[in-house]
Amino acid sequence: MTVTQSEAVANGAIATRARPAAERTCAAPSVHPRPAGRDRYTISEVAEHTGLSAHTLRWYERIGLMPHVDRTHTGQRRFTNRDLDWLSLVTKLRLTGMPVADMVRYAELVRVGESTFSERERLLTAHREDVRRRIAELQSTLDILDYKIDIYADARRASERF
Amino acid sequence: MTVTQSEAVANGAIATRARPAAERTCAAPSVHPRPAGRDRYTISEVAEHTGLSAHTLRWYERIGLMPHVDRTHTGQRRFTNRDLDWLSLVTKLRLTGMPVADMVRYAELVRVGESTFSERERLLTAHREDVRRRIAELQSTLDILDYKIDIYADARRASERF
DNA sequence: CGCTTGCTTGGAGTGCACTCCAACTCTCTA
DNA sequence: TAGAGAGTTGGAGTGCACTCCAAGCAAGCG
Repeated sequence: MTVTQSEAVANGAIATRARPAAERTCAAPSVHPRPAGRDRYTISEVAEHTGLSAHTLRWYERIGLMPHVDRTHTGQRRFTNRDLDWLSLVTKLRLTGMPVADMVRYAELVRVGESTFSERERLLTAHREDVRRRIAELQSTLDILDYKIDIYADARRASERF
Repeated sequence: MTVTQSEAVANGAIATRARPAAERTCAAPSVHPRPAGRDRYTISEVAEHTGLSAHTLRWYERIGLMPHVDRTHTGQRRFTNRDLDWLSLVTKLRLTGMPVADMVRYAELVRVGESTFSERERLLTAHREDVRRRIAELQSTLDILDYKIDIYADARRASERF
């Protein structure tokens, strides 16, 4: 369920090389385009948009992973485009296995303001190293999988020849 | 703790491109070289060797993730080189996020014998797709991280100039 | 012989990241 | 104004993958 977004991401197949800088954006292009001119979304709209459940969105807020979310006079949440941008970063980081605790830490730093730039840089740099490690790891497993699958495929082809 | 092995893997930095086939081996070169001529290891030796805890090794056996492990006359486990090979595959698959349940399924198929080749092929192929998806995902997050880190680094350099 | 070290077991406990529940309020449409 | 449907809360429950515990056995050493 949480993985919905990743499938869209993967459509570009194995594109492992870094894309040119011009193509990089902060808020990743999302599956459900944002209705223009709106800036107040209900929790279920955001759930639909991000692929996260309403439960999870409330939980994220409870644990301090969201900046302050607006409320109507009766206490219902109204998310803004800024919130969607933030969630898009958060889901990205989540998909790459950053622990929720680390993301909460990052969110706290963002709340504090510019004085935390260098610590934020450190945090993200550490995570980037982690992601690079994981890519290398996955790549090496891919080689093993190729090898094993080849063996099974060869066996199948051999048995099909008769 | 379980990640010990991955760090060795990552030493080759970002090497995301597929390596030549000649370099691919089934049993990955391990951190602790196997003492030659031995073929009976205690659980703690195997723990040391694989980076898994003795607890985890016992648990793997309990849930059916290990082929039958030899015992001494007093009931202590003695692992063989074959077991180490198997564990090296298992840890690889684990590090790439294959669920334990799927690995148990695979282990069952291996136990049954050659008649399950095609299903094993299917299982591994599905996982390979998964791994490819994940690599693409990680890569796209890497781009976002680069972008964000650049911003923080620029801010830092700007403030350092005075 | 006593002590330490290492192994055995089933079952209970842990940490993470949700996920759901009960009981309630609010909004909207007929 | 009634009723459906969507929202609210704190707290409990779930699933995964370990991780630990208690109680006990076995081998080696001084």
